[in-house]
Amino acid sequence: MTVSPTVAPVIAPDVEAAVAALRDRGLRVSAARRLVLEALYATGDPLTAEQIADGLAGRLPKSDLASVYRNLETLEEVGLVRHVHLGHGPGRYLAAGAGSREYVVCERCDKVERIEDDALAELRSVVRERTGFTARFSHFPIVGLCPACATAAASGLDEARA
Amino acid sequence: MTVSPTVAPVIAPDVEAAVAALRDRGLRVSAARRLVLEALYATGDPLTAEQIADGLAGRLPKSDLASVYRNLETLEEVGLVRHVHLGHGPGRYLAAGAGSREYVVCERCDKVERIEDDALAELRSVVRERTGFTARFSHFPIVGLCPACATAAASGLDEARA
DNA sequence: TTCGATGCAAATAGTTTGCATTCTA
DNA sequence: TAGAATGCAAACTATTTGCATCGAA
Repeated sequence: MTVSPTVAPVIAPDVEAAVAALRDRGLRVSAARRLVLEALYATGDPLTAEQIADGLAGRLPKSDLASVYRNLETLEEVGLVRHVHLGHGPGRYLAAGAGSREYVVCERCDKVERIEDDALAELRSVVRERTGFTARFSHFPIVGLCPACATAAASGLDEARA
Repeated sequence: MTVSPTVAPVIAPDVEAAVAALRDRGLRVSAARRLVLEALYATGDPLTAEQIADGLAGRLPKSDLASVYRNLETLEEVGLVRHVHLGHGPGRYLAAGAGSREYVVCERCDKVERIEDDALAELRSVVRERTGFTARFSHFPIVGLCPACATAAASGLDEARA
């Protein structure tokens, strides 16, 4: 499977709810596992495994990178976590079930913006009508040019290649 | 830059035209470089660097993987080649300027389908209206469920998790 | 007290880089 | 024949795995 299928998201508003969901499923709640959840719930931004292992630059205790990856995998199987690829580089993880968080990113300036729910709904309906697919937009962002970079590109300020 | 910006595609209908475009820019045409172009023009499907280095499973001479990567980079800078990420795993390269080749992929069965030009145009206009971004859809596919997998998912044949 | 989870180290996949050599223009 | 491109090896980034030990239930 080249794109890991999205599992039904488990709605857990905070770390304690997420922990409860784990116990429900007979999974253990170790310090390392809880730390991954705490990192993810501490910020709205998608985090790399390394940021989590580093304890968010000192805000939380550090943990082992391999364990972080293993925990992210487990949490993703459960539906508490999902990951996105916003570009090249490491994948980024976020708490699932915290509302939609789908992105557009600018390929020139790397600006990342969330797509509003109603815009998403309209895009989904166009994709369904025209391709038959039920689009998720949840693993990869829509890539393009932000308004500023599009303007710059149009006025030829770009491509200043020799 | 997390997503390499798309360079204006150079339209080259065949290997000879591509080779001419290279000479135009003062770039040399070595055997290895020509081989990369031949592999890309030999098929409509996006190829991995490894498939190219392997000579398309024997159809072409083999070449060095590092050189393939270097040539793909050069060709991409020129605008003769671009690459996509259809999921996890290696990037896939294709001749640019051979018409649009943007994809929807099914996250359950990995089916890959091209998006029609008019569907693409409609999606772009929705993205522009709703987000202000000029979407390219050319680096990552739209991920979702194909009709068959969507039906399966809806009838609960999926998620047969214990 | 058991077996799931950890932490370290080593392996793997994909891609990039250094450098002496080769070959195109 | 200059210097761009090659081919091999080594480095690097992101991620996964093996295994002895630890600790949550």
